[in-house]
Amino acid sequence: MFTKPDPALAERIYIAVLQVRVGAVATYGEIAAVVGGGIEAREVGYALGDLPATRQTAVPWQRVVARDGAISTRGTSQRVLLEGEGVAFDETGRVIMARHAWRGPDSDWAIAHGFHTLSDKGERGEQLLLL
DNA sequence: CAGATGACTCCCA
DNA sequence: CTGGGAGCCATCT
Repeated sequence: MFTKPDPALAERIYIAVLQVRVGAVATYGEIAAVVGGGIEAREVGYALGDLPATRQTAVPWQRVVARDGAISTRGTSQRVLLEGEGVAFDETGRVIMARHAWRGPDSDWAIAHGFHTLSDKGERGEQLLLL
């Protein structure tokens, strides 16, 4: 499924995004994995696209980027916001993921709120260890 | 009612 | 490294 998620699911997605700390960036797929429920990266993208303007300052949507660190949103403000948080970009305009990759939500928090951790699914676990 | 259209990712040329 | 197509579906012209 990769359509506009229902309100309840979108809410979980926003909550997951809130776990990404300043200076780190998560991918759409990682957020989808943390939220669980079999959702895919695109649903995360749609949910963020639906984020009301009134909540854009409360939800750090700018910390969610494409798998390769590229920013595919329409506006160019995302990069500016990230740079303001100390996130570095390479010559091709992509976030240096090796340096800013999100490590996933706090394990205790995830368990307490019914979310998954990135290591749960074994996604990118090996790469993260290289940090 | 048919066709276009996505804040994605993977795979192959 | 860049480019295009598939996957898969609710919504909006």
